[in-house]
Amino acid sequence: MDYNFIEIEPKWQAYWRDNNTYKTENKSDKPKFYVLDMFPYPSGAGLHVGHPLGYIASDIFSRYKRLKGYNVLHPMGYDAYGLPAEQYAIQTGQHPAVTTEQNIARYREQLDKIGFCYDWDREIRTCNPDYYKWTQWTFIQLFSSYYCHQAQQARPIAELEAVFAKQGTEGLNVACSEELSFTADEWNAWSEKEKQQTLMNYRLAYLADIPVNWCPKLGTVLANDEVVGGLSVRGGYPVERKLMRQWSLRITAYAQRLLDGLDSVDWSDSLKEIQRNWIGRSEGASVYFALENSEEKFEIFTTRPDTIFGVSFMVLCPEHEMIMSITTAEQKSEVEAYLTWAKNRSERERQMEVKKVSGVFTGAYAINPLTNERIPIWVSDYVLAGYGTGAIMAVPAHDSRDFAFAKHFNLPIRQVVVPTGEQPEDTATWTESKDSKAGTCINSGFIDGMQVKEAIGAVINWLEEKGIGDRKVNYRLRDAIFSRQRYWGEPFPIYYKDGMPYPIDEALLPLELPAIDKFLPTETGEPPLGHATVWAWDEKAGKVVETSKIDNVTVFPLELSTMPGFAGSSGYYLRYMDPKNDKAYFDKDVVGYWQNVDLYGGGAEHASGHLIYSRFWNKFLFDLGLSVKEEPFQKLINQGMIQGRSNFVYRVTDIEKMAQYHDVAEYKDYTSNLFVSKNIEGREHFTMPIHVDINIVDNDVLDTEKFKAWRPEFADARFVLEDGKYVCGWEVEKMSKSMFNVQNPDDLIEKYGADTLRLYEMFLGPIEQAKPWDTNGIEGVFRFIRKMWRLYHNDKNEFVVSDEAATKPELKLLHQTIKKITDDIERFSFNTSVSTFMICANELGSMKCNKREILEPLTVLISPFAPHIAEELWHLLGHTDSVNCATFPECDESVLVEDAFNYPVSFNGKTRFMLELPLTLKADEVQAIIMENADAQKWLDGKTPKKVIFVPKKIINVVV
RNA sequence: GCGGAUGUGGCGUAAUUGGUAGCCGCGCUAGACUUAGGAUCUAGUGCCGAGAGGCGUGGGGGUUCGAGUCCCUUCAUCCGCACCA
Repeated sequence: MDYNFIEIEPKWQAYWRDNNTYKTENKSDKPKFYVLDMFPYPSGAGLHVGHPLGYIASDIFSRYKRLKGYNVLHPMGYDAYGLPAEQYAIQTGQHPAVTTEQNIARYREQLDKIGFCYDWDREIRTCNPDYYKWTQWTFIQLFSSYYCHQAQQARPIAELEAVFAKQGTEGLNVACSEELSFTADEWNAWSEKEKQQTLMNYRLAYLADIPVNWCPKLGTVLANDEVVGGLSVRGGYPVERKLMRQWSLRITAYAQRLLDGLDSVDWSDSLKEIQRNWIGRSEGASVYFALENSEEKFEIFTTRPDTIFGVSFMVLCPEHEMIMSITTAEQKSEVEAYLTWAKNRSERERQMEVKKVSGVFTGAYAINPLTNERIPIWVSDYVLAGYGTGAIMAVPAHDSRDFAFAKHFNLPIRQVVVPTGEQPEDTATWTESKDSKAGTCINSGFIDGMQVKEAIGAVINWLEEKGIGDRKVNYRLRDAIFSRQRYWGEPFPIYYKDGMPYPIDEALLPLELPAIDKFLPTETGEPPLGHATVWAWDEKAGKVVETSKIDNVTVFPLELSTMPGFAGSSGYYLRYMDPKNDKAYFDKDVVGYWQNVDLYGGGAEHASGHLIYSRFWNKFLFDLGLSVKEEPFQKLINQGMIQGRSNFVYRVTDIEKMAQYHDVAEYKDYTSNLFVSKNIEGREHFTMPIHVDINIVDNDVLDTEKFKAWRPEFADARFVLEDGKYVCGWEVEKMSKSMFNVQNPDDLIEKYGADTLRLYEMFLGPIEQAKPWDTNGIEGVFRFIRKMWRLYHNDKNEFVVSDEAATKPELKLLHQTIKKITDDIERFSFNTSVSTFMICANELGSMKCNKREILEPLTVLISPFAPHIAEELWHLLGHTDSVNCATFPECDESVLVEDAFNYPVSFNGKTRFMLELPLTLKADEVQAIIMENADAQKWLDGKTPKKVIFVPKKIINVVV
């Protein structure tokens, strides 16, 4: 073989490794550029072709930036904590650390074969103590901080204690779980435990009884983004709502900053929109409704205070704490029955039956503060406990859910807004509510005649004046539940004294995960860490000791939960900057140099998980003065998912029916193992499709011999061919083992080499688009690579490059290519880059150009895409240093422009040349001018243009 | 229901960002060289039509000298959220 990638690729991979080619220094005169991939969870299945897609793109960009003179940070590591390793441990007893280690080794091997330019000296693993030390450290900082709305930043909790001691909660404007009110005297009189309990209300990492997504099958709680449709994302097990004492992060304190920050980052609109929806800011008012015959009030949140004159009932969520105290004696049993029913309804059922209306009347009435009307108070589970105050004012005329409820229970519906362009109507005839926000108020006292927008302001002002309501912003974002009842995660650096949590001394971190031999929950239902025998904290000695020594005087129990997956992945990008620092998370000067990630690549599925948590984590570290940028990831590229492309063979199931279409005499005895090609007439009537391994199919053509060998039951298979081939059917499905459509990169590298794989993955289509994997075009890319090789070699595969000066057309081609490739890389259009290279190679081939002046820059140009072959050619050209040390060629525009003026340029089979003309001309006028223009006529060589297309960029396209 | 995207040959895609629609690749057709070809090279390949020519970017309408690109409308597919008051 002429182009011997089998030899070339390992050779240069070793060279790069031995010469530390990709080592990055933290000090440089060059401008910095930080390119990061979302680090993978090392699963047992290894990499498939979908993983490297994004990695290849970011690798190309890193190499490009390096050639452009930047100091590029491009690290890689492993998100090593996770459920699968633990599930595997439960089944096999194999320690997750062992499995994880093996999987990482396999990942590394696969990654190395693709030829990435990672600086592996900076590798981090979230499960390494010297890494999770800083995860734990950050947790302690969160625990020791509160969020001050005034300063709009996190502050040390000690400051808050000082405030309490001096003035209690007077004038306090801080993030909290619930609004408390106490005086300095009260605070000062409290015991240590009472103070700690109070502080818990303000800490950014806090312990609270909260309704959580509990997955009994997995034995752990899950974050909202780990649950879809009432089922766990991992495993698809049912999830139920349960009240549990859990660690949470007060991410809600940062809701506004998380929202505002989106304006300053360079992410796709759709991704920003997903995050905006997830944060879910809505502006409105909180209004206090008084209870009839009672001093008590309750608070509701509404975005439509303008509709307050249309309130015809109130609804509380079933979890609302006031329900039992307001329910009348007559209604008591009915309400209790409803609450029991609602409680036992699974989260999944509730979500499935959203349309089903249910509820119960409490017997109690509230007073509408604007109309003084009596309003019945109901309970229903269409009101959610977790949003607003868990209570609403229902305006059935203008809210579809309230409307459905009112119709079902026959409650009054009063129109108070007339949508623009409509007339008031009798609500009895309505089949749906009018939710529109544009219209005029009616039946609404002092806001009659106002437009909705104006009325909202007027009502809020009125409420604020009377002290019965406020302008309020609500967010849908919930605090992040941070406890997992698992073993394979970061242990909390927390011990319990007198029932209250205390962090261990920072200086004693890391608190290492203890060894256990059983990975299931304990008999008493405690998390797996309950099995650990050495898992107690000796406060005096400052170390972990046997649980048997717990005396609650100097030795205390340690936290048994571990942290969730997103703990380790929330701040890892910062640690890459200074991964070996054991004095600090990262050095101040180093973060001052690297700042934040310039280009971050990964899947869009992390939109409402990792990418929110990370931003929160970074903002918190920013408040501490550690990270220097508010936003961690400046530009984000989401590579599309690669789906599987399954192949099918068609097994004959009904030979009788087949006989209606074909002569089957010769197959009579092969009814069980007869396969017909896809386009055989009538096929769908007498066959059944069977998944076939895509590795024995090429361009949808089945290798029948390999098929016979594939499985013993097909050994005697016979085939009905079309045009001498067996053509398989195909379908796009999820990439999965059971569908035999998993393509791992190793097989392709073996067959075509890493450079071809890299180019082909880019060639497949736009990087952000989801697309099915198929290898139908890989031959073309392979052909191109060999064509490239042959530009530098003669028929005998001898390296022959000429030192002759390049001709004008050759230079023009080179600079066109440089310009196009530079543009393509800058806008991440790598598929078109590959096409551009192909055109260049084709044209150089047909010009028989093997000039150094052209080939040398071309070698550098292609090196980000196909680094191995580029390195080989670079050395063949006589260089002794790496192609990675070269400079990316600049486009000499003058070569292009000058040519266009002086020559007709042939492009895509058409001639074009430049001529300055006014913009307003029509095509036939242009033609007339051309016919009179001496320069133009020179190039037309006496011929009349067949067709002239005028492009107002000084270029005239002429079809001769 | 709300929000976001995407619709171009047999297939993956491209289009200098409002200016030649279909670049490049796959596949297909023919030819050359070959003992052979799943190697290589050459030519052809949107559709209809023998041809001149006509039609063509999911459908309909609009703006414009000019629309795949901008606007309105409609259909289809995909993704995200989903009782968020």
